[in-house]
Amino acid sequence: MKSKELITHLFEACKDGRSVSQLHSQILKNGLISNSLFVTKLNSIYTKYSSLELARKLFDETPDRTVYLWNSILRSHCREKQWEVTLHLFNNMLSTTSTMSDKPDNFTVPIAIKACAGLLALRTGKTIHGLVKKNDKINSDMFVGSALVELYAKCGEMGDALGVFEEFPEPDVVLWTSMITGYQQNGNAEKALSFFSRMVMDEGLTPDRVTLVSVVSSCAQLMNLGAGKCVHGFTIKMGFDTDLSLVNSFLNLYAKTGSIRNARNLFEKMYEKDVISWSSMISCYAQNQKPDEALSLFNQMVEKRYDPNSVTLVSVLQACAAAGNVDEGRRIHELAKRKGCELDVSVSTALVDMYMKCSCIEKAVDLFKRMPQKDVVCWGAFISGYAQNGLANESLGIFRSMLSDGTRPDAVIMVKVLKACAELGILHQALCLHCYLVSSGFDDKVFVGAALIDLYSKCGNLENSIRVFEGMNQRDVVVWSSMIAGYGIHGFGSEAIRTFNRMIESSRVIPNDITFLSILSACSHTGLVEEGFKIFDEMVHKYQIEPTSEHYSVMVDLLGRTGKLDKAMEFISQKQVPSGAHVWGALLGACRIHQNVEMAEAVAKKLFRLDPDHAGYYVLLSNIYAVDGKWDSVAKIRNLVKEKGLKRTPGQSLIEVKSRLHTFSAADSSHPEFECISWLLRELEVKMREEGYVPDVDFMLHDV
DNA sequence: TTAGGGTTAG
Repeated sequence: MKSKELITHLFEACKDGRSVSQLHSQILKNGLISNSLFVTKLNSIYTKYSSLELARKLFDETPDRTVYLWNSILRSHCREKQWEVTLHLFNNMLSTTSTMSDKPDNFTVPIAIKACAGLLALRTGKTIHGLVKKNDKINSDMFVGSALVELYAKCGEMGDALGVFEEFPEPDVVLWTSMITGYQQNGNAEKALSFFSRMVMDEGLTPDRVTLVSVVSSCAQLMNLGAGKCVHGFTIKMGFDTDLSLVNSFLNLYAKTGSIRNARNLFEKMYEKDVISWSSMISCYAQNQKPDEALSLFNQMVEKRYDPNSVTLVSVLQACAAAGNVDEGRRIHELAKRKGCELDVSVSTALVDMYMKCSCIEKAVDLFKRMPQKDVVCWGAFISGYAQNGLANESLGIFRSMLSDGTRPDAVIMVKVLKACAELGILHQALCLHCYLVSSGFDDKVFVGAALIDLYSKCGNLENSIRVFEGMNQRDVVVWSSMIAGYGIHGFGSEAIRTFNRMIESSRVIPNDITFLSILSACSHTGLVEEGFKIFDEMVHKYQIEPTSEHYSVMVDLLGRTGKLDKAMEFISQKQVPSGAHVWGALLGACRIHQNVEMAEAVAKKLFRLDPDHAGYYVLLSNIYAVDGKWDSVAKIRNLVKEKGLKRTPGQSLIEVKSRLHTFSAADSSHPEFECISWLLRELEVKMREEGYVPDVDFMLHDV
C-alpha cells in the first residue's frame, strides 16, 4: 500500500512529458514494473506525451497484459500510421490465449479496422468484420460501425458501407459523416449532399465541424459556389470559422470555382495557416491562369519558414509549366531531389508535365524512364507531352506502349488519344477508337463526346460529328463549342450560327471565350462579316468577355479575307488592340490573299519586331514578293533568314492506309514505294491537264 | 481509452 501511495503521488506530480521518465525510473526502482495496473497507467501517460518507443518498451516488458494495455499500445501505433505494426500486434492479441479480460473489445476493433483501411486491406478487413458480427456488443457499437464504413469507403465499396450504415437504427453524427465523406471521396458528391440533407432535415441532427468539411468538399467537387457560400455563412454562425481544416476546405472551394478574390481574402484573414493553406492558395493561382502569383506566393511561403511538402511542389510545378518557366521548374526539381520526393508518383508526373510543356523532351523522357511505378496519370502526362510538342504520331506509339505495359486506359487518356488522332486526321483509327469507347462505357462522359465531335470534324466526317452531338443527352459548353467549330471548319457558317443560337435559347448554356472564337472563325471562313461583328459586339457587351488577341486576329481575318484590308488595319489601330503577333499575322495573310504588297511590307515590319524568330512570317512576305516578281526582294529576305539561322518546321502530309500512317515531306524520297508513288502522280498530272487543269503558279513555293 | 475531416499530378 505504501508503494501505491508513492505511485499515486508520483502520477499526480507528473504534469508534463519531462517528468514521465523520472516516474518511470521511480517505478523500476520500487519494483512495481510487474504491477499491471500501474504499467497501464504509465503507458497511457507515455501515449499522451507521444513517446511511442518508451511506451512500446514498457508494453514488451509487461507479461501480464490487460485489454486496456493492448488498446493503448495499438492506438499509439495506429496514431503514428504504422498500419502493419498495428495489424501485427492485433494478430498477436488474437492468438494469445484469451481469457475474458484480454479479448479484443469494442475499443480494440475500430483500431484494427482503421489499420486495414490505411493499408486498403479489404480482405483482412472483411475477416475482422466477420468476427465482429458474432459479438453483439461489438457489432452494435457505433465506433465500430464508423470504422467499417470508413474501411469500405476507402476501398471504393460504398455498397458494403451502406450495408453497415443501415444496420444502425439511429446513427449518430459521426456515422452519418463517415457515409457523407465516403461518397464524397468516391466522387459521388451528389449522393454525399443528399445524405447530408437527410441527416439534417429528416433526422434533425446538427452537423459538426467535420461534417461540414465533407459538405464543403462536395460543393467544391460539384463546382457549386452558391451552396458552398451558404455553408460558409452557417459555419460563421456556428462559430466554427476558426477551425483550420474547415477554413482550408473553403479555400479549396473558392480555388476550384475560380473565385480567386474570395480565396485571397479568406487566406489573408486566416487566424492560423499551415502547409495545406499555403498549398491550396498556390494551387488556386496555378489553376486559374495566375502562374506568376503562384510562384511568388511559394517564395513567400519558403521565406516564412513553412516547409513545402510534395503536394505544394506539385502545385508550384504546375505554375512553372503554365508560365513556361523552366528555370524555376529546375529549381523546384532540385528541391524535390533534396527532399527525397523526386520519384513520388505525383511529383515526378508534375515534373514530366512541366518539362514537356517547356519543350524539354529529353529531360521528361529521362525522368519518365526512371519512375519506379507508372500509373495512368503519368502515362497521360507523357502521351500529351508528345502531342503538345507536335509529335502526335509518336504520342500514339506511347499509348500502345502503355497498353502493352498492362496499364488500363481511362476516359482522360482516351481523350488525349482522340486529340492526337484529330491532329493527324486519321479517320479509320477514329472509328476503331469510337467502337472501343462504346464497349468500355467511356462514351457517356461529356468530355469524351466533345472530343469525338472534334475528331470526326477534323477527319472530314461532319456527319458523324452531328450524329454524336445529337445523340448526347447532356451537353456542356465545350460540346456546343466543338460542334460550332466543326460547322465552321467545313464552311457551314450559317449552320454554326444556328447552333450557337440553339445553344443560348434552348439549353441555357453560357458561351465562353472559346465558343466565341469558334463562332467568329466560322463567320470568317464563310465571309459573314456583318454577323461576325454583331456576335463580337454581343461577346463584349452582353457576355462581358474581354477579347483576347486571338479574338482580334479572327476579326482581322474576317475583314482581311473579304478584301477589306483598310478596315482591318483601322480595326487594329482603333481598338487599341493588344497587338500580339497573331493579329498582325492575320493581316499579313490577308495581304497575301489580296496581293497588297505595300501594306504587307508595313505589316511585316511590325511583325519582325514583335516576333523576330518566326520563320513563317518571312516566308509569307517572300511569297508575296515572288508573286509580284520582285526577285531581288525575295533574295534579300532569303539572306535575312539565313543570317538569323531560322528554320521552318517542314510541312508534312499524312495518309492513313489500312490503319497504317504514312508521312511525306518536301523533297523526301524515303518512302519504300517512292518510285511507284511518283509514277502514279505523273500519270494523274497528265490526266488532269487533259481535263483542262491549269496549275496555279502563284502558289509555287519560292521558299526560303 | 475510442471515431469521421482539409491541399496535388494528365
